Amino acid sequence: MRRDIFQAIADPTRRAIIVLIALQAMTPTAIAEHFDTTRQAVSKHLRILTECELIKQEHKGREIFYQLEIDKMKEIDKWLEQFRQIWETRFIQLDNVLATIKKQKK
Amino acid sequence: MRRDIFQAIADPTRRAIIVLIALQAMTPTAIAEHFDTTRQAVSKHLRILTECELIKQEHKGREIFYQLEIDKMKEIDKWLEQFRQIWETRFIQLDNVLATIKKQKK
DNA sequence: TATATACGCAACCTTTCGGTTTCCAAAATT
DNA sequence: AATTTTGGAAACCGAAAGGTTGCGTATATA
Repeated sequence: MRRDIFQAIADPTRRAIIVLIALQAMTPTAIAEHFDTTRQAVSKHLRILTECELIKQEHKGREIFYQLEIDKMKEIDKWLEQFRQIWETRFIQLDNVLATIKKQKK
Repeated sequence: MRRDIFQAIADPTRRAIIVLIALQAMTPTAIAEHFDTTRQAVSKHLRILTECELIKQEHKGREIFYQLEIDKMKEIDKWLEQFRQIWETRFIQLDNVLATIKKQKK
């Protein structure tokens, strides 16, 4: 099984679910209404998202509300960090190029 | 076929390749030496990464150097943006809670 | 208590994924 | 010119993904 967060967000439906419940918790049935699939298919996606702890459940009677674990999303951000350093460096380099051009114009 | 960047980074080997060539361009053979698979398997990953424009080629004689298209990585960052807003809000809320506690102590 | 609703689980099916092996073409070396 | 090196393409394979249908169970409602 062995889920990881990158595999979880690879599926477009799962990404949409994440966005959907980001602001407020929702039940599987309510979520499924937003997509062109069965409730069971959505349920499967929710299971995968739960397995990698991207979402959590909150039972309320016979309903289960799924809520985004926003902190887990930061792990993606964390991975991006190493590249952010690179693209900022490139930006600085571009900045220097522009500065040089400006200098030459004088 | 229809590749997208999220599917591309879902595979751990592809993520490792991305990190590997982030700082300097490399040939398929050189990349493959870092992994426990065949060159052909790496070649397939490179094809997928190329298809979604995460990397680009630079021919040099009979060698092909693959280089990261750092700008494309920003698309992931862009998607995260909507959540960043949420987790910053939560942080502010937590901040308020802490401030309230501090106040009560006085 | 009988019925309706919410939901997960299991079985099944088709498509995709990631890997291997085999082969071919182009460039470099001898 | 013959050989070696680099690397992509195709055929094939087992495993996993994503979907569906059918079923069982717990809670709510009549």
